[in-house]
Amino acid sequence: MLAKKCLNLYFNMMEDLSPFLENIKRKISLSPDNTELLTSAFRVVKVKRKQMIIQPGFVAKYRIYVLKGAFHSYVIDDKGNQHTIQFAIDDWWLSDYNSYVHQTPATQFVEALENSTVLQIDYQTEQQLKDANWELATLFRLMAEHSAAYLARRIVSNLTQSAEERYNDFVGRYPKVVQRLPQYALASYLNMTREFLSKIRNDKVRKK
Amino acid sequence: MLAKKCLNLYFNMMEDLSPFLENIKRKISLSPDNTELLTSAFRVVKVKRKQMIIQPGFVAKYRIYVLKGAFHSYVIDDKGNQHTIQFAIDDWWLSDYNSYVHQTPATQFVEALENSTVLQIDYQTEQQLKDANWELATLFRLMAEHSAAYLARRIVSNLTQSAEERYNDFVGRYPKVVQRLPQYALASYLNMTREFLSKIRNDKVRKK
DNA sequence: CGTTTTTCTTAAGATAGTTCATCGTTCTGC
DNA sequence: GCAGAACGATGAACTATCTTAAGAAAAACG
Repeated sequence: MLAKKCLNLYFNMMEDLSPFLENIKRKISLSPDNTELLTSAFRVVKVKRKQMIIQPGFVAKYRIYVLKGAFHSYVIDDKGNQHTIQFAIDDWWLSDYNSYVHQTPATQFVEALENSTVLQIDYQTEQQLKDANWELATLFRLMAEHSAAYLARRIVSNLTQSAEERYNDFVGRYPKVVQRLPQYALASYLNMTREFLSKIRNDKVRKK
Repeated sequence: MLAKKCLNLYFNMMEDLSPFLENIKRKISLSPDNTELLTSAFRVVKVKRKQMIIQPGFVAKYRIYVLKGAFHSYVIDDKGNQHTIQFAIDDWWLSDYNSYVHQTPATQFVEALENSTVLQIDYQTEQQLKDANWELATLFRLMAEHSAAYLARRIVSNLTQSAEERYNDFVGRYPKVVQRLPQYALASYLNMTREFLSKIRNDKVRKK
């Protein structure tokens, strides 16, 4: 266990973890010891473009933080259509939450859209941290609460906005993300076809 | 503080809390002391049909557990259309999560569909419990994780299923809920008009 | 109860969004 | 730097779902 911890530290030293630490600090202020404990529970992993890190049928073993890169998670429906469920670029968290939280087989693919570097923590390690340490348990609780609030906002947006409004909203909110995503992934995230998204974008240009 | 606690106990004794305790037990096994601590943090409240317990513009002060009754939460969009975001009948939890978690003004109405009895805990009391008590903090973390997983499943369903599939799915999953809801609320929850839901139901009958 | 209000059904016309098929463009891996 | 694959744009035909409107049924409430 100590050996593993040291090994992780060694690997983690190769990467700049400051964005990760900043991200955590925005949620909770950890003691130096706990920061250290948390950091050494994660492993740096390099992922090649198009590589899957979660696949349907397998239990999602990791919670993932993207240090650098881009991912999307998607499902394939009965008719073979791909539907993007989540994105994540630098500084975002990602998993198949339903699978990870309940440790049941995943229904989503999680695929790298670029060559990426991530931090991952496995389920059991996370449980141990939460069982052993108050501050870290609080951190993970805050993350879950924020996720739930975020997902609730997304449901509202899906229920109340038209395709064009959803697109404008997304562009306004995450302009940097839009530029790094393939349009087909964004279209399906926004619950429309790629063709229709293309039309929306084009109508906008013409209006100007 | 002690007085308030005794008062709550007194009120709570008037109601059968066993479904609530069962609901908690399914998530985590609490010590008798903590069960007692948790229970006395909630207040029993009676709510009349059509009464609002959360309204846009006001911060959602309470997390709510429905002992008996039915609620829906909804937003009103720019065109004046009502969109149901959540339901809750006996034994379900409910709030405007985004407002409650971040303590920002709500965007949702939460309205009783029947005369109901609920348990409510206010934000500050919940924070105190979580700060003071490991087991209770864990309980609230599990609740948040389960909410997030549930919301994620709902997003997937909205992205991948047709109106008719969403309806069939819901009926299969929550047959008891369907019977207690007005159709207009269910329709907007499933992201369709009441007229279209009516058509779907009717087409089904004819096919038989 | 009977009346008033709310909810549900039906149907025709309208539209947002899809499907399909094609073509030009841009990546990507070697 | 090239060949092949992946991606994006476009237009025409199509369809799932919405809108509007009006009557029927059901529920609420004095």
